[in-house]
Amino acid sequence: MMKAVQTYAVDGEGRGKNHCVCDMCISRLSSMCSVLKPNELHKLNEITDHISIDAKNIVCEEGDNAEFLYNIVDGCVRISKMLADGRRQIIGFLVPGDFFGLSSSNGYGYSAETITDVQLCRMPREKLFKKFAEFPALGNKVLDMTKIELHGAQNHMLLLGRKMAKEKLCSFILTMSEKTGQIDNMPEDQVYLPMSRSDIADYLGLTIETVSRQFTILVKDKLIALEDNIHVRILEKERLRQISSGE
Amino acid sequence: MMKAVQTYAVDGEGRGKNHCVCDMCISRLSSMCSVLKPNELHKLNEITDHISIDAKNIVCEEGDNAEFLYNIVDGCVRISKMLADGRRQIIGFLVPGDFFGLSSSNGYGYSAETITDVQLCRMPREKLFKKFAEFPALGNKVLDMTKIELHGAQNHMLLLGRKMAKEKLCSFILTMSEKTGQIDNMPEDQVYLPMSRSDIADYLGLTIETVSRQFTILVKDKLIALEDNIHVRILEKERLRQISSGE
DNA sequence: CGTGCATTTGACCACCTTCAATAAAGGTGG
DNA sequence: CCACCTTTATTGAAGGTGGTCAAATGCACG
Repeated sequence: MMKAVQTYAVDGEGRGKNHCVCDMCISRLSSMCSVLKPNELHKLNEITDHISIDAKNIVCEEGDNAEFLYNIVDGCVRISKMLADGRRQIIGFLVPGDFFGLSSSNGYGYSAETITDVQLCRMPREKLFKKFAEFPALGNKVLDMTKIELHGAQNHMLLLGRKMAKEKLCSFILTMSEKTGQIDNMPEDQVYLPMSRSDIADYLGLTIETVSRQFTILVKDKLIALEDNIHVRILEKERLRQISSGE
Repeated sequence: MMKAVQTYAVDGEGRGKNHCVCDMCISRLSSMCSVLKPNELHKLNEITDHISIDAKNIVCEEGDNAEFLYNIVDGCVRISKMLADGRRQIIGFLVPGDFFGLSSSNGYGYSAETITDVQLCRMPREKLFKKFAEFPALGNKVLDMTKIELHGAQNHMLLLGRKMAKEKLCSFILTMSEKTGQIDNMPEDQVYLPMSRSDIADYLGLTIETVSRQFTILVKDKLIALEDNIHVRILEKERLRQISSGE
């Protein structure tokens, strides 16, 4: 699979010292950068590459030397782990404001692939960590975001270990509803699912057939409506919530 | 369920300023305290209560106001989440050096219960976070430990979503083997499992019957031997590893 | 319009669960 | 110390949820 990396904006050098590409960033307020003052942001930008990658490309692979940390500016990324025989578990769908690449060892703990075209900020891990001393708020923010990610992982363990297929899909639709609500200004009952049925299955610990069947059931029960395979309309939100939480 | 809380050592006050209970702590080097110098450690101890709790008691419940963070000094704690109808997912077994109580919101994200008798250090969350400014290494250490916890959670998502019962149990035995290896000086092939079959089942996303059956199969295949229900001897470590990773 | 891929639908099957009975372990009180 | 009871673990039989295999449908793209 080929990787299309290209700069979509040059670094701060050679531009007026009071402006940089970050000032206009659409994910600025939802990312770790939100805690930085403008001049601090410019300093962080000095160690940052801004890259674009086409849909369906590998950004990094499990085990690779974890050189970079990535902020998602635009688009959707999946992170996943695999067993030796190819079974895959998607451990997260990431949207603008999210980051990935934090590792507890020298290698990445998961692979990251683009689902849509994406724009990323890429910063060398070591250099970023050194900035924590200079900007303590940044380190605290990364800790906060990691805590939120851990919390999400724990909820997902509950889903994978104890929920039925129907409950899993209802949970998923509601989770994605919150995520897309954050990025776009779409009506609240409208959910955007850029990932394939195969991705959803590997996220929920199911097969594509089971995911497809459960979608059909939810539609027949008039809890949701499918505009197409990528756009879902929520018809009975409260009922979805009840099913997803085992009530 | 009653909670037995009692102080097993008094605070630093009223003792020689160059000594405190932490100096002798058996989990000192494996906990977040490991990054603190002796005098820093004494300052952290000023905001810390040292408590003992008997086996099978609740320490905190999901949704409770997350006032405290707990370090485990001795014993084993399980943390878990529940669905409305009582289905339970254990999201971790914690041993000395581990901490719990970090929350991404005001309430705890999970319940914590003691499996064995335990000794805990309890510190007010707010006061601890203020120490991060004074001791940056402490904040960095908490981030490091949270990263490790997240990494473990991601591995467990792979287990819950994609592994078969046999693979789950092999993974579990190996994971517990590493954990008990860290705390005790037992022979490497000896694994200590203080939790019940019910706990193991709720950790692996199975039923107690399936866990029991898989234990029986592993014994018949001579991959492990059961001394009693709590002590397991690993006979074929490499084979266990292969099974657990889907080879 | 045909090719290729993703998704849906159907039939059958297997792993794990559920239900039930038995066995073993642990705790309590006489 | 042992009888009694409760709890926990094991084992067996039956059943169901979701998986596997296969075919059909839909959709994008050249």
